[in-house]
Amino acid sequence: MAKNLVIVESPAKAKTIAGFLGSEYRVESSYGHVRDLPKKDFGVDIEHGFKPTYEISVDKQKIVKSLKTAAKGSTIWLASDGDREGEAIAWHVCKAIGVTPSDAKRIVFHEITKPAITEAVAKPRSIDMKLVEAQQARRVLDRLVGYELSPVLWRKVRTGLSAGRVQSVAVRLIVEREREIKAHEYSSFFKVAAVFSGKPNFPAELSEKIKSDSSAKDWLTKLKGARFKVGKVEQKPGTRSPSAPFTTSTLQQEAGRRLGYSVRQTMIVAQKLYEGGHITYMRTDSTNLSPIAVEAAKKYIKATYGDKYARERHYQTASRGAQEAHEAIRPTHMDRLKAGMDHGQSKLYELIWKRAVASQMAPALVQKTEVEIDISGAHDVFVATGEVLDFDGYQRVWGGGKEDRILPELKEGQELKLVSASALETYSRPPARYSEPALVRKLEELGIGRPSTYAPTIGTIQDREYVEKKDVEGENKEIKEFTLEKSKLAEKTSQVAVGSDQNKLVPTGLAEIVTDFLVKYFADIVDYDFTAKAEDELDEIADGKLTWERMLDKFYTKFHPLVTKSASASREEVSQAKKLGKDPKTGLPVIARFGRYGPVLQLGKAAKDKDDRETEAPRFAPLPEGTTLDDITLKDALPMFELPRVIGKTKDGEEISADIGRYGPYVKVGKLFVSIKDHDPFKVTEAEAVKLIDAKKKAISEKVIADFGKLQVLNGPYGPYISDGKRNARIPKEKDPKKITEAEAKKLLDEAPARKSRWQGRKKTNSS
DNA sequence: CAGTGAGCGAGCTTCCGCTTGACTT
Repeated sequence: MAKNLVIVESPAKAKTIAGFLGSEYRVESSYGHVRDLPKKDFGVDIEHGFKPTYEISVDKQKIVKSLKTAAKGSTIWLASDGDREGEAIAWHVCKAIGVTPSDAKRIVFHEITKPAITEAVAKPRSIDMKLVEAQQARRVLDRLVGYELSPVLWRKVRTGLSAGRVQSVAVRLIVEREREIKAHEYSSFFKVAAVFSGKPNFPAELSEKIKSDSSAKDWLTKLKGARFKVGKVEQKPGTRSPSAPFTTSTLQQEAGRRLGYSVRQTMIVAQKLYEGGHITYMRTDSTNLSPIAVEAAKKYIKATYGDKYARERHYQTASRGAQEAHEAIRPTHMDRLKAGMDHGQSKLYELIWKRAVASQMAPALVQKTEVEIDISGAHDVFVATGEVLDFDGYQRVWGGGKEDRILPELKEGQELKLVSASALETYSRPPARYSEPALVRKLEELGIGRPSTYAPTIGTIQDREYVEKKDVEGENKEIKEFTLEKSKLAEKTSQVAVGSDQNKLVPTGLAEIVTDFLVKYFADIVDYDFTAKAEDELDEIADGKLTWERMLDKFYTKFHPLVTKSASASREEVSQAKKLGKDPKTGLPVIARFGRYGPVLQLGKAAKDKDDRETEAPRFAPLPEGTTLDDITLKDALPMFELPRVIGKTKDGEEISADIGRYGPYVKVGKLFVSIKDHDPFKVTEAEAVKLIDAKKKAISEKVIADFGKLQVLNGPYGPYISDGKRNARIPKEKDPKKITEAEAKKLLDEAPARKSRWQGRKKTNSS
């Protein structure tokens, strides 16, 4: 048995380190946190100094057991990350495996190299309990917020909902952005552009934007007779510098933009590259590169592109609350241009490699030329710009250098000839909807959430149905374009969609209601600065200037009364019930509100309590197609309560009724439902219904092609198939479904591909 | 994708941060 046990957080790291330390050292991984507050109980004793109860997480029982065995008779070295969570992991590991924390040696290394590790091992310290306490304060705070707020939502809005310090702010950002977009008033202006003759011909734009179509037209008329002369010519050099190497957030942004990856996809692919030993750790907020990496980059750049392309750079980490436990994301070997097992991995690796190498390269040098062109009889000028790349620098690797825009030689006072001109109507743009990476970027900017939680948070707010990732159709607008060519003025109108969007995060009605409720009753919690302020206090705890009990007490004495107060909010208020008017038949009020299952119409009031026998139970109905809670009127709503509607009887005297269900309109006889997609449930006649019902009955009778007891050959909406009740299998085209034997059917079912597991699919449960 | 049509009860749900699991011979 080895005399020393080194415990790190990740198994990939363990493997590497084991190679650097001798046989005296055994290196194992804790796989992150091993203990946590219980999932089911509150786990915090508020009465007694917020004392937390910890238990070994279910998925870590085995790991803890094996660490315990390995620890026997060994010196324990705790080598978790050098941040708040890492310190807490070290402490929790001790507690979990029965080692007195003060007996263990705590080490931290900032890069995984032999010298760095040897140095760390030579200078161990003990666990920093102040830092551990700061982590516990963070953990308890999140539990208090999450487990007191969520149940309020279960009672007021919908069962199973959730709220928390991070997710509720993420949802709020999206809700508020959508409202800004809705409030945006489109205005249009005209961009006037011209092409002048020269070698080569070149474009220029009018310095002023034109507001109305009549003045746009006037302008072109004026240009028709005008003379043009070169005015001020300005030339100045410019530089462009590379960006810092990737952090989790910037990698997600760039992979989203360039490769179209979702945040989750990016992380899965990066994890594989990390496990393969191709890149450094992918969950980081640091832009720092180790001296070894900087050196390797320099060597590679000089050898490949020449000395003048190399430029050593050190980047400051910009994000608030960064903990800098790791390096930036970079290739483990700076001179390895390609890595990865498949196309997806190769593309992401290439991106990481380029960004890291480019970050150590010289800036690109450009020459910018700006030329003003005077118009006779006008105040405004045309402006032509040219740009020539003198030295590509980092763009040699990273790319991104636009093509040169070359202007002909132009001298002040020189006369110019107009080739053509145009005035194109353009609409002002509303604020941009968040894409997944853009939301991550915003959260990071606000210091909310950590690199390891960005992807899961985005998943959670979608799972809870607060947010949908989707395409949004824009508004159709008419645009005018005037052109002047060969002295002929022409006018054209066309349609364009403005404000359309693809793959963006859009809030649901549920998100709006929950956000409005939280903002009204828990303004401080969903405040964009809440986390930043909490972080300041956590730092004070780590510095020994504040105790964690005191911090939590201060927070809770303010927070808990808000929870109590929110109980008085009525469901109707929270669900933003809208009174539409009174039903003329019954005199009962008709309201539209957000119900447990989405938007709903309600006729009559809910009983005050369970024993209230005076009040008749209210009736519910869905909103008619095409209406929303915002625009529904009493007139639209009333017919919905006419359903279900009795429309007649079958030959056997059974009643036929029509209604609208989850999947559209249907007619019903006894227990048989028949979809009536093309008919209006308010108008469908008895004769039409009977016809549809007979057709459905016939289809059902023809459904079973062959019956082998357990196995059946059935006729489905997508053609014949085999089913055993659980699994289904399609039948090959060349086979006659009527002639299939039981053995053949069984074989086909066994060979049927397993249900397609969708790569992007998330589990509805919170297991990931 | 294999075909659906709730709303009661009881008992359940939930947070944020670390990390990667996997049934056997």
